[in-house]
Amino acid sequence: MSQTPNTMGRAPCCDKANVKRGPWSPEEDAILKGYIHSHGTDGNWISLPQKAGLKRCGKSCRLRWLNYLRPGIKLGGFTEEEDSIICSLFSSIGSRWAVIASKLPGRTDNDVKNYWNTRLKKKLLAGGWIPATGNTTTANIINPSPNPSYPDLSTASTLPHQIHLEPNFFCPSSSLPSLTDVSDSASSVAGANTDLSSWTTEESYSGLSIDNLLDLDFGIMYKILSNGSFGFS
DNA sequence: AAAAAAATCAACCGCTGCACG
DNA sequence: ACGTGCAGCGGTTGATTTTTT
Repeated sequence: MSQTPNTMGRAPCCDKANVKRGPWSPEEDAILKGYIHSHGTDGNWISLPQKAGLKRCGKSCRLRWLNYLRPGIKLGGFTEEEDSIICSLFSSIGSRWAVIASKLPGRTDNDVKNYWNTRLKKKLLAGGWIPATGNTTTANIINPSPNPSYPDLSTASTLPHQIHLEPNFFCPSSSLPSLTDVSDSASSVAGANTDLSSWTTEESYSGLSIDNLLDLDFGIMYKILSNGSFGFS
């Protein structure tokens, strides 16, 4: 076969004809683990498989390491607390799985995404928290069916003046971070009230844009969760 | 017990944004 | 300023396992 360099478009990340695909064997896992433990990734996944002696694509190695082999990975079922955090963050930021996973120690974006798509979504559907038809959007999970008074924010360009908090939100707060952490993260959000002692059940976010809302860190989410369910008024 | 259907989840694909020359 | 190569990410696929009929 001739080896004409491909000058049109991006070159493939690896030679697909010469890399193994499909499930990883325990032997491959051991090789990858051993190599990374002794050499690290060197910030270059593309060259890693060759150096480690693996017939795998660099992307595949990266995925395997990040999702299954790296230390601290938490396997097994999700707890009620984790369910709650996923639901609440999804309602706030949508399908940003990497961001959501970063709030769940030991969980990966792939894990959270699979869990949401296969089980949690059904759980919420069954409970009437999201509509049975149409897409699951930030707006319609924030405004679960028992609270029809909240406006549809899916196309909004600015935030309403207040986030209105209600009791009896289904999310428990037992696994959330300390108030010290909350204060630190809240202080990075322009316009946010960082005086935690002054927070009441109705916290004003007047002037914040939708982008600001997406930037709200877990601290403010904590405040919202610890006070009850929320919608917008 | 066997077949079919449904559920699960590991892995791949392709796009995006960033860093760097 | 621009092009290139990369890691990171979300969407999707498909093999495997579990449940139902």
